[in-house]
Amino acid sequence: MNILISSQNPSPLYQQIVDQIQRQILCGELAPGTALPSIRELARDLLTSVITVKRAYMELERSGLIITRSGVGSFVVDLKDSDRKKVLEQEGRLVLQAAVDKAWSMGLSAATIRSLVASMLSEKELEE
Amino acid sequence: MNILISSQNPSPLYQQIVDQIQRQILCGELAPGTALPSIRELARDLLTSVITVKRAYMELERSGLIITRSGVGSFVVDLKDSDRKKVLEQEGRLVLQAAVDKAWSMGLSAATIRSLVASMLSEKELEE
Amino acid sequence: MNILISSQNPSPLYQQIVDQIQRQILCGELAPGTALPSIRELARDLLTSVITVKRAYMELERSGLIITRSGVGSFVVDLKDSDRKKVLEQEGRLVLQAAVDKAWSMGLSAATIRSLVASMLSEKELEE
Amino acid sequence: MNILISSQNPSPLYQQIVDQIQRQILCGELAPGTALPSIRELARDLLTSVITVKRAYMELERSGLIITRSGVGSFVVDLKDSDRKKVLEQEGRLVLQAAVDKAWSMGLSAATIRSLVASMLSEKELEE
DNA sequence: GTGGTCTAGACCACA
DNA sequence: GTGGTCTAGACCACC
Repeated sequence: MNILISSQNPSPLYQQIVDQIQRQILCGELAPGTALPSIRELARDLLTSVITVKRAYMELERSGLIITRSGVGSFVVDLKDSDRKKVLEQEGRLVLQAAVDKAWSMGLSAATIRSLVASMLSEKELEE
Repeated sequence: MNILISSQNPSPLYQQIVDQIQRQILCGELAPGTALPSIRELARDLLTSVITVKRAYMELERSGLIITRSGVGSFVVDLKDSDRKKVLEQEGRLVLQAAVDKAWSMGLSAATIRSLVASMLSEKELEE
Repeated sequence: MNILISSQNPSPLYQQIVDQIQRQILCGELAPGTALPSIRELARDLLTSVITVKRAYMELERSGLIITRSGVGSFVVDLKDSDRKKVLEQEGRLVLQAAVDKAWSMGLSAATIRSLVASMLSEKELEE
Repeated sequence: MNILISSQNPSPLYQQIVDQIQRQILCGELAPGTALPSIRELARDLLTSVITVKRAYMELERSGLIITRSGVGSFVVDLKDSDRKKVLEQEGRLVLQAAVDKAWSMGLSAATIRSLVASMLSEKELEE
């Protein structure tokens, strides 16, 4: 599990865990059926409490990405590729919509927003 | 002061006030030198507490958009148009960068992000 | 708040709280807009921990029956009567379906099930 | 032994085994005196652990449906037909009573419960 | 005052 | 070993 959390990060620890596991599932890095580490194990690795990890797993289960079986462990759910792509796009849309709404309400023009985003994306592509 | 706040909105009340006053200053709706309503007056109008408005004004002062003279009141600072535009773009950049970073880290491609943003902007332009 | 919990009851404490508040909302005993007691207050009343009550409120929020505003409190959501009735029937259906399925799979005939349920209901109606 | 267990099923594995064997005994599918498969054999068939099956047999013995003779095996006890029917109805009553109690406490009317159960039973009878 | 998050322990049921 | 629940504290942001 390549997961990094930091209490410096403004978002709660459990949310950081959720975000990273969700990304790995939606990207296919975590294949369907894969067993996640037990909550105790992950808590130890991340130097955090069992409850924090449990809460993260609860959120992932609620959003239907993993399934937890009492006394057995947690497993990545079997999602169709098309579903994975749909969820991914939906999540991305939420994130971007909030930002575009805010920028727009601040009075930035569509052209400005477009060009700002374009330049950010060029940088991302160069980094790769 | 055309300000609307709602406790339904996930962002804190004081932040909603900050955002709206900042927008009005950066857009030029609030001209340099304009006196803002007193803390008590605005609190009454918004049906909120004095503390909440005070905190909003403090934030605006900290970011250099208003200046408060004790016993006199708060006033919009004198910004050059070029500065106003710069601040505006800087604020917008922050908002958008965070969202693009997040969408990118979730694994969305640059093309997908570009097209999602483009479609959101088209909607905005149609609404107008 | 007329709520009673007991650690004797096999279902978890937080679930008992959820069940009782849900019932009161769906029956209309708790009118839309009503403020629920704060988590600390209810925890004190029920001689349980803050976290247990919080978890109950979280579940109620997730199922859309209450809304929680940080620093303010939790409130009963405004549901149309028709919606209330629908949710109530849906919840009831779930409970009953599970039992009927089980009784049926045990080999009880439809007639037996019907008569058992009928006699239970007669008793309930007499009690009233 | 026609037994199917699944860790997807919310009820514990041992309970699923108990339920199915009990049903077969009470329906007469498993005649009095019949030898049950050995714990090890059944565990192998069900791809589960010996402990799980052992616990299931213990429960069945506790409720008086089977008898285990060390070193020999487990056998279906000799129940009169009238007793079988009584036990069956008693078990069914327990299951149904719990559900009716819950539905009633949620505020469903007797009429609603009656009609919900009736419609479920009609469906069951059609399926046959 | 409110809720949101987190910790470091504990006990239980299940496999 | 696993997860599920619970406790009794703590700190923080917000109102």
